Formats: sequence, structure tokens, C-alpha cells
Amino acid sequence: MGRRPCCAKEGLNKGAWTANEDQILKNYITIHGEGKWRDLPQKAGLKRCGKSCRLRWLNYLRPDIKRGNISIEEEELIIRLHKLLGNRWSLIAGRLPGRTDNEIKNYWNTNLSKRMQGQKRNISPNTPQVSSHNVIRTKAVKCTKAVNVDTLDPKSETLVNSPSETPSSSAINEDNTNNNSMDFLVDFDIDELLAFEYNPIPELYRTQNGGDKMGNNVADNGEYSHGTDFCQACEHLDLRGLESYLNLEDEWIN
DNA sequence: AATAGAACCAACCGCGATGAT
DNA sequence: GATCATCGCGGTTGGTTCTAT
Repeated sequence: MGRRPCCAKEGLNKGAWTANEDQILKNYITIHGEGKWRDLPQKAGLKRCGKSCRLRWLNYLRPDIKRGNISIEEEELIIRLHKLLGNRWSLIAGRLPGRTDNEIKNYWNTNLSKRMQGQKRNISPNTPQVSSHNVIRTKAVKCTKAVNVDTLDPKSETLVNSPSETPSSSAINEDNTNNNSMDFLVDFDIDELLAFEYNPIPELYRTQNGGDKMGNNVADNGEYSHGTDFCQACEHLDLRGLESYLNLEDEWIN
């Protein structure tokens, strides 16, 4: 059984939106709010797929959309976030108020990716490259519970499990001995990562064997590479918290 | 001025995740 | 637990605009 199409395609408009369609969509959402995208076209009187309406609203019509050129500051932030998160455009866009994932994706593909490639070529072939494997692909997960920072026990360097203890918590401790492995991070509980929100990672959670609790690796030369679920945690950090990590970039990303 | 190629960007498509039943 | 509906994401496409020749 194949996937059901998102909507009946017959008789629907495709391609560029007209000013009239924009106005209808805008008016409808102003009155009824976002959501129920599938029903929206019919109720609003638009000959468009619900998905198309959603995209048009999110990428173009939303009142908080910032139009115009990407500033230098924004560009730098995009570059840093891309280093950290990879092609997770929605997450990157979440850190750039008024910018959409589509806009950032386009900007990256048309401007920054080429520039980045150019920079790579300028680097000596003998220079060790870590950036590629530092970009970790993860799946976003929703936060289902809050974890109090106090439940962390820095002395024993273990995570004190919350009442709803998960197997992944103990897995963290066991795998501290294997700080090169990203495998255990697959089972890392995102909720526990929230505990790190306002804590500088490198010092407090660095372990004796060179890794830290996030599964990140600290090499002898001080180079710092981060683990899969650190990126998941980043999804829940506010900009302030994130920037503090970004400011450490030179120490532990390069 | 005409044209070809490059660059840009809005929109589409397919898939995975999640929630409801 | 299975199935279906819905939403959101990232990759890709295609039309438009810009630039070089």
C-alpha cells in the first residue's frame, strides 16, 4: 500500500502564489490561527494543498518574518551553528529570529557552502580535519520532563537518576570508559541533557579519562569534539546558553 | 542588444515522527 | 498494538533574475 497523497491534487493551484491567495491565507490565519492545515484551504476558499498553505505562511506570510539581506552577524551565527548541527535548518533557523529554515538553507547552499569549500581547499592537506565528523546527525526528540540540575552528582561523576530512571542513564556511566564511542549516545536520554542547559560543559563534566558526560572527547592537545546528544541538547538551549557554547568553538570544535 | 550560463529563491515532494482512535 | 491523519523537516526542482560575453 503506497503512501496516501497529502491531498487530492485535481483542480489545485500549483506554483507561485498570487497576491490574492496570499491575502486570503493571511486573513484566514489572522482570524482562525495556525494549524489544521489540511482543512484550511477548503475553509479559506483556497485552491491549494494544505501543505502548500503551511509552507507559504511559514516561509513568507508570517508577520515576524524578517525580509532582506542576511547580516554579517547572522551569517557568522549560521556558520557556527552549521558546524555544530549540520543541515538541521529548522534548528538553525530557530536561533535566528525572523529567518526561516528555507531561507537559511538557500543562503547556505548558494553562498556559504561554496565559501566553506573554498576555505577547505586553502587548508594544507596535512592539516588534520575534524569538522566533518564533528557534525553529528541526530533526530530531534521532544522534552517530556524537566530535570533538576541538582540531581547531578559531580563528585561521583555520575548522573543521579530522576525517579523515572531510564536505562540510558546507567549506560552513560558504563561507557565513560569508552569515550571514543558514540554508540552509547544513541540511547542517551535527552531529558537528562537538559540539566546541562546553563552549565559550561568542559570543566564541570570533564572526566578523568578525557571525555565528558556528553560523550564528547577531549584530546590531549585540548581539542574538543562533541557527541551526538549534545546536539539534541542544543535544541533546548536558549540563544544565550548556546552562544556560550559557540564562544568556545575555537577550543573544542576546530 | 541578444543570448547563454550562473545564481537565487520559492515551492514541491517524500519521508519520518507523533498523536489520535 | 495497529492503523490512520497530520505535521514538520530536509532535499530537490524549476522559474526568475542577474551577469558576462
